[in-house]
Amino acid sequence: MREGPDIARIASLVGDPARANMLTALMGGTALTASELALEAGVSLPTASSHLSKLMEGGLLTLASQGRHRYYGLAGPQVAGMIEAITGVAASVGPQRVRPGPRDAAMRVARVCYDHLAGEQAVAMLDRLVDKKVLIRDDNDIRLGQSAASHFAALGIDVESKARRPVCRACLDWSVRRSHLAGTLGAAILDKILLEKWARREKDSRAVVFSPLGKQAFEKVFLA
Amino acid sequence: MREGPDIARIASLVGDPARANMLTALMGGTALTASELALEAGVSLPTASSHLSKLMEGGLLTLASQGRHRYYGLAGPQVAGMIEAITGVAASVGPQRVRPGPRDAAMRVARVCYDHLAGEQAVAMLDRLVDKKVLIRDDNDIRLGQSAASHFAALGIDVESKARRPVCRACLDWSVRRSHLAGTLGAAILDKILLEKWARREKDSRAVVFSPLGKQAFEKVFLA
DNA sequence: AGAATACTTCGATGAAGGACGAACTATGCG
DNA sequence: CGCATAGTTCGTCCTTCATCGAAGTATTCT
Repeated sequence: MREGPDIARIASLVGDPARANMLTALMGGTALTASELALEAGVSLPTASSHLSKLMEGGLLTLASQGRHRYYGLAGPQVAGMIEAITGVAASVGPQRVRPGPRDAAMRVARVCYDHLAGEQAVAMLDRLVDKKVLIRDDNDIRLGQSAASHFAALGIDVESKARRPVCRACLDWSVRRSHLAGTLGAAILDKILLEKWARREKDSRAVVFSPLGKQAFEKVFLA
Repeated sequence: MREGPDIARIASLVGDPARANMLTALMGGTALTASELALEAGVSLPTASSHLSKLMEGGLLTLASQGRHRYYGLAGPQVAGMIEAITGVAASVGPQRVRPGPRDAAMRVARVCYDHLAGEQAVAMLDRLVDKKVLIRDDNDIRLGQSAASHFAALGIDVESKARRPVCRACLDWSVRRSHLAGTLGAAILDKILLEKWARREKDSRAVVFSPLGKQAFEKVFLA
């Protein structure tokens, strides 16, 4: 009846809770082993293995075998973008099954979203960059302002786009319900934050924890 | 186990073939009745009705009742964007169950994608606009060039973004496997094409058919 | 080699949900 | 009012697929 790509096939892969949890976990940007993903999804190892082979077959994941460990990761930015888009819709239409408990307070403040920073800090950063006209924003569309090149060069970040991805992009933050910065620039900023050791990634979590001094440095540079 | 929006719920709504066909049909931009959608999805009326109420409950559709007709349409640009993202992934990973038969030759040349033009013509147009530096492109990120405002003003199109949507955006074309122009600018250009009667929409299809004179005019303006 | 860890495959079970026909409601037309 | 068209609701059938335990393969450790 219909022509074109088989969108139901892809969507139904994401449409299972266990697989959706795995994909969400992989939005953390680092590849995870089958056991870790089983834990994350709350299913047994055999079940997880079955899901993983389906996701592989569907082309949503990549696999890197290292000895007896098999590391699964998102197949690429396009897949990550799709997950973001679905998350965005779910966040805006969904009757929130959210309970912003103290448990994930750290997640609300700052966390990793595939390869860039998300959470309150990230939202505040984007707001400030737009205020200072370093970035210029039309809702979901973000582009570089006049001063962007020099502003980021001073931080050792090259804004010239060499990669096959947008430099800037808005990514809806599910915890704050406002956008933060994605794209190569967002990824470069997260790199910088971790490289300078302003913050470290919490083990087994997407949370990003700033050190007291790191927080000062970050705020001086991005929120001043 | 996991917090945040219920992405599996949304994805599983799209993950059923019948519903996916309906949503794809609605990417045509015009609202359709329950019977039309049933036909499009290849299911009986009761089945379609059941699917439609699920999609409504999920917040993916809007409903406008007119007499005994009930017109269903996509809930908004965010939902359309999600469908695009899924379609993009499906097109790039999928082993194409495509048979580019002569039947949809017209679709390959030009068709509607929610509210903008897609197909070979649209891809060629974007290429040309980038060549002429009217638009500047970093892969999926597209922004206005210096000459954009005057260029489009001459066509009666205002590029200032008033709406809550990006002005320009790249949208992956499943038939050509390259990008065409979406966003408010893409929508405005399609409006212009239809308003000037350079082309008309094929009945019961997303295909857009240019008249001989209209094709000349379009090519003169956008492909010269 | 033998044992332990990491993961997959197999087989059986069970629940979720997609399908349609028949009956019901609502709007329009003569 | 009676008939036709548009759509929904109900009940039932039936397929699909997620789940897990048990057994099998692969890799590393000692």
